[in-house]
Amino acid sequence: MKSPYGLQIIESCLICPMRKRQLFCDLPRPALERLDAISSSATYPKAAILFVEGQEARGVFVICHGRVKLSASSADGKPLILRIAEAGEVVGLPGTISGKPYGAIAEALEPIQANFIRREPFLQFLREYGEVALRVAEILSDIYYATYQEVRYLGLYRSAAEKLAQFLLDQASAHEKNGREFRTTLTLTHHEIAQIIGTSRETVTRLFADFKRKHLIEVHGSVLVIKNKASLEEVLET
Amino acid sequence: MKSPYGLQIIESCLICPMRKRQLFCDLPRPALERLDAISSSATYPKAAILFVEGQEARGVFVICHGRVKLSASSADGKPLILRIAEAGEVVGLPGTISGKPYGAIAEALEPIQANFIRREPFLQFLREYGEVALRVAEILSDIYYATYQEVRYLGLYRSAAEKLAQFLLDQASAHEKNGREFRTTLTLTHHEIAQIIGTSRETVTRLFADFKRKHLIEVHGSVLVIKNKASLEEVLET
DNA sequence: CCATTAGTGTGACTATTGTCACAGGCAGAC
DNA sequence: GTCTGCCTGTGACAATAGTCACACTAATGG
Repeated sequence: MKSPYGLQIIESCLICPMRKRQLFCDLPRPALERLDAISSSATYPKAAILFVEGQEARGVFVICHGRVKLSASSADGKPLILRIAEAGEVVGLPGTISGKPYGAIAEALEPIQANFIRREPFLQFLREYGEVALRVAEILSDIYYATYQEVRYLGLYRSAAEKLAQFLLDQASAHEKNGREFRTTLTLTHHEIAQIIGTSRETVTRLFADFKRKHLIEVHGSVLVIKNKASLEEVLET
Repeated sequence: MKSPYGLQIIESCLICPMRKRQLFCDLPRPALERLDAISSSATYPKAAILFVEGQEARGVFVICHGRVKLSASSADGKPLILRIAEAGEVVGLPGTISGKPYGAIAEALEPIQANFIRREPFLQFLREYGEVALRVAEILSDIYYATYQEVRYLGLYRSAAEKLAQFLLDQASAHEKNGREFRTTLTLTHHEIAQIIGTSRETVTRLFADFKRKHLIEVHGSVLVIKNKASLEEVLET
């Protein structure tokens, strides 16, 4: 099979290598087969739009490869990034469950493969497999917590410095390895970070320079190293 | 039975007058009986704390009477109101489903009656009644949308005027009667509104005065009348 | 019925940060 | 190679709105 956009194609959920790691894939065999039957896999190029804000919810996308940016736009067109969904995560779920329009724009950050499941068969599937409905509730909780985290960035921290410090600590703890030196790969641009924490690109750039100057962090290419976690946490208390 | 805090007590979900209107109460008979068996009703005085941020999720509260304020606090103690849950709504659900600690503080805005359901029996109940799990997923979607709305207030609107205008329009459309003149009862103080839209109490007061001066709104006691919806919407575009 | 508290109204000052403007670096396209 | 576009870095300036301070009014409670 040809492989567009250089992706490794996953033929079926039944043989998906992520089955154990994530979400829907970790289901009993009959449910998995049924899910496979109502899913349709597709690949999308970078910057492809899966759906837009206000559009009627047609169904959910389960991401197999790549990352998807979920954002909302203000009247003047300035976008705000709600969350970045990674492989294994689900997008469009709240809209599909509730029947309300999608709340955000979903855009592929890189070439992606995703399974699309139309709303009606999906809801029917959930009615038949009650344990999967509970799994869906868990996923919705996770999405809620991610959005709640976004509220914290936007509302709870007084200064832009606090927001960025918290963001960097969150990134590091999400990918935490050992307890000593925190490091993570940061694939987001200053502009994107600004859109997540709700500030301007220039402010992020300035704060990065500031944090480096104070030896709180180091950046080597796309690798972020938190040199002084304690001091970075102190920024939150001022 | 004595009725503390002047509340009308609802003895059982089976005879709850809100059954048809809301949520869990609208369930088939066997499920409802089972739910009733694992629920324990209680009343709380004004300002009672149902749970706090970071506390292990013990279970969910279904509000029968009164309103509950869900808020998060910053390091310096400034609270941010996430949502106001009304009678028929559920609080503590995301934490209970996911097993993560509660994300917010839940405080009674007035004397309330609520049913508490412990986590383990609740999850067991959901496993047995798959259709209720789907209902829970819908409720989680609603909670998600409410939180998403909060993100919009905090992140998408540039000026405090835009935030307040959007807030007032949301309030009015939530309680919309006819299409002509929009009015709603606003039981929140300027301080609380400020904590919802992420600004200061003084700014809210000033903006209210400003909107009144421009004849966009009128306030008679706790009744808010939107005189000029179009102009209020224009505020959003500037 | 008075006292105490919560809520509202308003002025003055300040500062954080958004905006604009521009420059240099780096990567991919051709 | 060099061109073009995206990302980062930095200065200058303005302004929105936060903070503090205080006055006034409406409730609530003994």
